[in-house]
Amino acid sequence: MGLTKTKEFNKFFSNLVKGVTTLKYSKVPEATIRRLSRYSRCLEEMEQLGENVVSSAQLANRCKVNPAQVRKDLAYFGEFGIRGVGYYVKDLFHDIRRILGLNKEWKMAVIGMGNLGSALLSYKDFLKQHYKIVAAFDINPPKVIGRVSEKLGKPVEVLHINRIKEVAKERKIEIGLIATPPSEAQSVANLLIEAEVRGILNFAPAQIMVPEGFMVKDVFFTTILDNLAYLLSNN
Amino acid sequence: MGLTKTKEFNKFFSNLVKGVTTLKYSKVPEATIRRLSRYSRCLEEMEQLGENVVSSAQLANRCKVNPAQVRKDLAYFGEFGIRGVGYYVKDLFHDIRRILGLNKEWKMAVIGMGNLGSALLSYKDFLKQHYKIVAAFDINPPKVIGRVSEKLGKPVEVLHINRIKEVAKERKIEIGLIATPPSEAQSVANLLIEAEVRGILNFAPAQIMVPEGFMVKDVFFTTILDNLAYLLSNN
DNA sequence: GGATGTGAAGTCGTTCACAGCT
DNA sequence: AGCTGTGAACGACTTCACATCC
Repeated sequence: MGLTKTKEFNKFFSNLVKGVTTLKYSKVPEATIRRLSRYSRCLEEMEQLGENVVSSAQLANRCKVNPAQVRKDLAYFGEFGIRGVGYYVKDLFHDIRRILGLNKEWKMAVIGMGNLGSALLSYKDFLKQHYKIVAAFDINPPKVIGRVSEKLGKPVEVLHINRIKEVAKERKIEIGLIATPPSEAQSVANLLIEAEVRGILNFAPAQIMVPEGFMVKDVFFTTILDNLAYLLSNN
Repeated sequence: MGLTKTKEFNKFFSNLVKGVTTLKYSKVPEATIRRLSRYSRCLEEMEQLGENVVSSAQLANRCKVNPAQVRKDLAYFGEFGIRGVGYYVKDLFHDIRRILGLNKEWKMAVIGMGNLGSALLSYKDFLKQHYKIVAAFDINPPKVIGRVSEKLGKPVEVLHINRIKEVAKERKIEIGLIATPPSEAQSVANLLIEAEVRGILNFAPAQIMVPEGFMVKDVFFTTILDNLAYLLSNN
């Protein structure tokens, strides 16, 4: 299958090209990527506090993980520290951002302008994270025409979903946020696939099927709530 | 620690009392709980389609997991199938709901009435999931007084956060949804802890500390987006 | 016959412990 | 002396394979 191809490719060519983010080992656990995200948030805070150097123990303590875990996570991608010293906060922060693919601005579209979609449109946190919503779609734009995102006073007009393909090309959209009712999720996904929008963040509690090369991540509140309910019931 | 006590209790008394959710083995992986949630969603759909019996292979196929995984997941909690036949859809659905602690209605409060908080207040999906938002709080309620949830026409008045403790007791709130800016997350959590609200679903990208016995689950959009960005950059 | 339930095997991720730098 | 980087040990979760039961 396709995965194997990628795995071997990475293994073989790893560390050949310097200065480009490459894998030192073949497969990176998803948990590692999640933790990198966490490290980067901590490092950003430390940088703002004026801290210069941090040890794996300090960072681990800050992020509630094992110090060896921090070092292992980073080891997937190269060597970033100085033995006997630690890591330079600023450098490590930027290295992790680069590893995560955040050394660019990701252009996103929201599809579905219900309460959730509207909330996403003006979600402040995207601003500093190098994500930007550059388009909004709904099946019934008239009812919401005039609704704008509040960020930076720059309005985002709501367009009809049949314009996804055209607009995605035009605005170089790479990620679609599906905030429709579950019944519409797959057909919206199909439109995104057709428009070659490779990344999908799916808020609709429905399983979405995509071809090889496309990526879906689900954000299901109720699944997480179920988890919480289980823990509360059994502890 | 507290966990061990519970673990041994469950092990010892498992399957003694029929009809009550008990653990057959001591520790259940979190991944199992997440999958149970998924199974339950699939089973609900199957039930609505009039399907009577389902095999682990069918359910696994539907949920994109391994058939043995389905059986193992269920095995943590008892025996639910009939050899040579499969599982009764309706029974299994209800058994899983019971395992997850969803055989009751969980009363929730939203704290923080920005865009996200407002969206949560009218998030339709909670309705059929036995979760109910029964209160909404903000640090500045006047600005939003009159805003109501749209569900069932039943308005939810927005109250000042200093009333959390009082209202939580009164309305038997067990879960708090933190939808404030990250800087306020911990202090809001402290109020919830004081009010003995044991479950927290945290949408603010900040680490929240709680004492033993309290549960926090994070919903960080940007972490999941970071994950997506990484995948898109490396595949 | 056929699907469950489950010990055993396998795989994957985490933690340990220490060699190797600075 | 101190902290990183990493092979090896460990532990946890997943998958296999088959005995068990309807």
